[in-house]
Amino acid sequence: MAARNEKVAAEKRRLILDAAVRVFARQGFNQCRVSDIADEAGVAYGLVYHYFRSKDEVLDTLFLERWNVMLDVIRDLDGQDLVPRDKLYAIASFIVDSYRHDPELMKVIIVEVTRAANSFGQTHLQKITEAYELIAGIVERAQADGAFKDTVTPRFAALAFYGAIEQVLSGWIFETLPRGDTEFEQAKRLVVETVCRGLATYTPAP
Amino acid sequence: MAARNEKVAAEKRRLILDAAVRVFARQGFNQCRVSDIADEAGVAYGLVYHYFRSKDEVLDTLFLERWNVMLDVIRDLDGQDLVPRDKLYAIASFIVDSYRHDPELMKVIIVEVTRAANSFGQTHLQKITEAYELIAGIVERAQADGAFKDTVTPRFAALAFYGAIEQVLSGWIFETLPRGDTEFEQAKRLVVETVCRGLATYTPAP
Amino acid sequence: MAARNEKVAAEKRRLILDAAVRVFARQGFNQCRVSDIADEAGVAYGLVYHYFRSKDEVLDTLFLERWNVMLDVIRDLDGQDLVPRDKLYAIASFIVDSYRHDPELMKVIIVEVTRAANSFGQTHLQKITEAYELIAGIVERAQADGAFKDTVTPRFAALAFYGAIEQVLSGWIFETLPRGDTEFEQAKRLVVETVCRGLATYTPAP
Amino acid sequence: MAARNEKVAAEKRRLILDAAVRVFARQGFNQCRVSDIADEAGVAYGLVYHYFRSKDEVLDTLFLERWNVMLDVIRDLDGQDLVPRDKLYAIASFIVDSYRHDPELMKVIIVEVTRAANSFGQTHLQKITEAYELIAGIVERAQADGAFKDTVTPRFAALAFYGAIEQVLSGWIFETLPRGDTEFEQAKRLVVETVCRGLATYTPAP
DNA sequence: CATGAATGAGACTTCATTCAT
DNA sequence: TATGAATGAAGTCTCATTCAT
Repeated sequence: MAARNEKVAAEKRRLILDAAVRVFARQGFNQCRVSDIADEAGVAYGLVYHYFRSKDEVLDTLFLERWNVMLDVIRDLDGQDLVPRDKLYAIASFIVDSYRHDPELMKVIIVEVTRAANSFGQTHLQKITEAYELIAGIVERAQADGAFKDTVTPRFAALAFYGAIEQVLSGWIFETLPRGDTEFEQAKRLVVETVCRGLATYTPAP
Repeated sequence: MAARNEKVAAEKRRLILDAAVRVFARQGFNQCRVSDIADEAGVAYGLVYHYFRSKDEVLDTLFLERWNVMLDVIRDLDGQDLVPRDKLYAIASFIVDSYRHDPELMKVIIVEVTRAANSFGQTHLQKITEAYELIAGIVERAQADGAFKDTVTPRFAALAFYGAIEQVLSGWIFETLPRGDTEFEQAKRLVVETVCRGLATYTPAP
Repeated sequence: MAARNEKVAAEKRRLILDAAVRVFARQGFNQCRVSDIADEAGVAYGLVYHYFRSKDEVLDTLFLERWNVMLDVIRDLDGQDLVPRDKLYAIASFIVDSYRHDPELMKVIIVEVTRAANSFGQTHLQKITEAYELIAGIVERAQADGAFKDTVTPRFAALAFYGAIEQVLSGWIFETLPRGDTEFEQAKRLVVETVCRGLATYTPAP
Repeated sequence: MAARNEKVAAEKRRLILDAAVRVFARQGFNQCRVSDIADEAGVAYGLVYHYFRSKDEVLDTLFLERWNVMLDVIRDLDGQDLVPRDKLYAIASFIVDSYRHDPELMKVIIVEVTRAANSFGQTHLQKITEAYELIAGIVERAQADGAFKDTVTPRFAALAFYGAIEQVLSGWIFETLPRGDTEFEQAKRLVVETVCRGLATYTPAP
């Protein structure tokens, strides 16, 4: 009985979170009212506040749920026996596939948290930075192995890599870039190609 | 007399714009009130509405003023007789120097417009895209010349290049990255190095 | 079995009432939520509504339980063969000892009911007035006996007497007056001394 | 012009304060909405917030305006060459006349602040205590002069005196006591009579 | 008896914008 | 041009109460 209730409760909570994703993606976090979330979820206004302390906490929860999965994936990859290039490819794959699988959720995370560094992002700056650091770690070890040049600092390389992916996702999100399975696969390859081999056919050392 | 008055008026307008930069940078666009701008400028509340139709128009103006200068610079560069790599370097230089010269203004433009794609950025999506297209044009012609490989689409290359720069600026803005003249110069070189030559010492063609 | 259950039920009810005293005393009636009472009592949210029709009824019950005891005590005293001064002393004693014995309950009754004449007090105005009238009756008969002067109307004398006690209790409650066994005994004497003999060494008849 | 505007502004502020007195007196502070005040004053909702930071600040202002006048009056009286009894009479007069002159304002101050010790009163406890202390000072000096007995502590005497007056005013406010010019004058005399000469015809020293 | 999820009206406060002077 | 008082719509959050289990 209690177990049953807990399950039902968990389902309502999930119902609200899923509704929030749709509403945030459609209207934007600041442009939507809490009642929009409740309406979308088909529950009463106050129930949102039964499960979450505030509107912010709803977005918080969505972000952390997903971001932590990504951090775990990166940490896991890092431990595997792969060449650095493949590690970066796997990270790019995970992010692109996340978008393919749930574009609305990724839109919310990128637009409302990751890129909204002014307001909400500040709260999660540390969490976001953690991702950069994990990527920088991969680069650093690749440099130690001699697989990567040491002309670029690891931290900086991580920024460039993540920045490129985020920009591509932004392109899809704001529909300034064509979307589709072909494009998704191409993007994974190209971002790694660009960062690992560069655009130039030949460039003298600076 | 009329001319003199016009000049005074123009100065008041500028006073308000400059104050807005400081206030937006400090508090964020959504977190500040119109009265904060007026207070910072030392003018009356309503005067902001004498020179601007709305709070949005103030940010609008700040963004367009600067962004158009950048577009002009890129267009101008594109016409010059430089190798592609130097064109990219010049663009990176312009953006980094813009930040060095007026970090508050660049913070506002990046945080509140360029990255705030959810709300304000939408308005200027076309203007922002224009920059990508100019950069893509440079890449495209470099590929035609044989200076750049054609494994990466121009549009995509532009996103990666601009994404890397924006991410670095974000690092400075949110103070997750050290700032200073050395870092500024290093950043210019490294972003171009990364995008043109890649990180890998050697990578087989995919 | 039924009796046993009734007893258990009665105990739960008492549990809730006692918890309510602590919560009301700590947070104030309006500042606390029904769930705070339930939490303090260690029972489920809805159980409060099983025993009481509303949050108001909880306070209602606490007030009436205690106030009726006081009215009975006064009525009882009035029938005894005591000089008026000793009757007043006994009333003052009862009230002060009530506070000594259960300061939280008295705090709630005075702060949230007796003095909260704006909202809750209105409900019990008649009950509160009843106390004044009983005291006024004592004074009236004392005047008929010649023990008290008839320069002050009985009703008025009752207000002054009760007002003085309430003010002293307020002093203890809000900690603007030192508390302790000595002070409690002193207060009983002084309030009667003041009201019966006055402060002045000598005052001409007005 | 500026002076004119300031005057107009001050008048609107006063308009809101006066409306607030009527609304608070009629509905009670907690039971009225800010819009009720605005409606009563015939101004827009937001104007209340133009002149006051919050609903609380409106009540705050009303209380302090009046209470400070009273404190000044008491301080002033204290410096005059009057017998203690006349000083107490003057204080009682001032309070009773305040009620006669503006019963709604006094109702608000007593019901919502002075007696609402639970919530709002706490804020002004110090201010309220100041009044007790001034009265206690009068008693103390009267005892030093030999005009008052020293069987009752000054602080306690002040509480009894003020408590008696407050209780009488409460009686008028809640209409459990008849009101009228005769009653007002009588009250002034009787409260002083009670406190200075006592109710008893003869009482042995305790 | 007991539970606590679900409901939804209500209130404060904010602030962009307008407008009379 | 300049001022800042005035407007009022909008949105978050609270919490007493109900109800299904």
